[in-house]
Amino acid sequence: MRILLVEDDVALGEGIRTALKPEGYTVDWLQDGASALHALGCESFDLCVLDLGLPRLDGLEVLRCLRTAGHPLPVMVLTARDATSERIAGLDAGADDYLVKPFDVAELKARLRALLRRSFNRPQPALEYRGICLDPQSQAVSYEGREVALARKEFLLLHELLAQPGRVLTRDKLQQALYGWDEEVESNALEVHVHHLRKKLFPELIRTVRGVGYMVDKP
Amino acid sequence: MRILLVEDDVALGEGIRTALKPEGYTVDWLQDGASALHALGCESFDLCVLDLGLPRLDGLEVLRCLRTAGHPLPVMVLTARDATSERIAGLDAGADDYLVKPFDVAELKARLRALLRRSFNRPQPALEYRGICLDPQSQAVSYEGREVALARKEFLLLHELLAQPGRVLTRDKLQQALYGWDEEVESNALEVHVHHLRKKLFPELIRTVRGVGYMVDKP
DNA sequence: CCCAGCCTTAACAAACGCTTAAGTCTGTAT
DNA sequence: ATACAGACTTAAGCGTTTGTTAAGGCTGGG
Repeated sequence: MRILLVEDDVALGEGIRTALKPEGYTVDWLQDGASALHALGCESFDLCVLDLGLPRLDGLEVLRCLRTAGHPLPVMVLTARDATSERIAGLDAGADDYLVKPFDVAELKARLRALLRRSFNRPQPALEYRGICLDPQSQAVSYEGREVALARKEFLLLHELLAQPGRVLTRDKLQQALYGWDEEVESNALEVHVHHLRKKLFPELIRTVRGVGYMVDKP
Repeated sequence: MRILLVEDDVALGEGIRTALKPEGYTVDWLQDGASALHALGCESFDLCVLDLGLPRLDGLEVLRCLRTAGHPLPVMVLTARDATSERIAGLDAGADDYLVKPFDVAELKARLRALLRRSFNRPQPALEYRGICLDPQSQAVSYEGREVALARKEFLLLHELLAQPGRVLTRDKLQQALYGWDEEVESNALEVHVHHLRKKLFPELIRTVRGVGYMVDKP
């Protein structure tokens, strides 16, 4: 689950990001409106947490552009001002939910969950593949009926792979799913995770495509 | 996937190139605007990464010429200055995306991918030819129903040939598809790869055109 | 019949990925 | 706070695959 966080306040941004990470989200964080708009155009996210008071391009403006372009992405707006007019403007511009600062992080999490649930309003179908069942809701995986305990990165990796069987996912693409685009990893961590998955499930599950990446065969 | 990189800073150029190579891109690197414009006119690329501050002919100028000539090539602009006016000028001149230095290589990769995805938004259909099926999605090749394991260069070569049946591809063109134009190969490697393909599939598949190159007959 | 160009083969070198184990970090319970 | 456990990353060694090179044989056109 990939989230774009747009927040210029460094302390708050860091706070939100660290709060969200353990939930299993991959958080990419930008600090101004222009970059955000740009990133939204180029990359794909599942959700955006958007502060309104931003340098270079106001959050409201970003939101309006996004909606004008017909982008359906769920957006959670953060606003420091609790002036009613502000909020109304936000919702008018196409926000799906808003939160007034200061807020409780727990509430943010809860609302994000709700938002995601609503937006993927089908209850996020569990992925099934050759005896493996992966449920995004509960972040649980089972193999032939028995629970398999996966670590967070392992889960993300498996999710990514199972979501597109029959396609090679480049190393890079996978790394992006596990890490944001900062925090790049400088080692063979990916290989290690793959190894762990193969061990916990079964080795043939993940096929390596030499020089390119990994894939799961079509069912 | 062939990329033209135009960057006068040697360290940066080298960095980008080595970062991009493992992604499977073939990177050709030039260091001034005039050569770049020339190469763009003569050779065919899938994408161009263009620095703006260039000797002999400014990047903006290159871009403008390219667009004036009606060239649709996706261009990623790099700029040291983050002056808004610069960026706007870049986008106006026909850039498809821009990145402000210093940037994270991971971000560059991500954006290039996005750019390519956008420009080639056709989902890369599988090629079929006389019992051979080559699927770019899964990077798999089969012959008469059975999987054939191809190495990376072999795959690239076959892809290139099957993409244009009935046309002779010069040795040179093929080498460029497999290697960039530096890193040129000084031996008969190409012949060897052709040989391997003929062995793994069937010998008549690839016809040699003496003194010129190779081809695959029209279906 | 000769030669350049191409094919074939085999040996070597390099790249790549797998595995393991040790280190580092994080969150949690004491 | 401290210590611990689990998660994650790093690093090194190893085996395998892939790619390059070179040498010698073959072949078709002059």
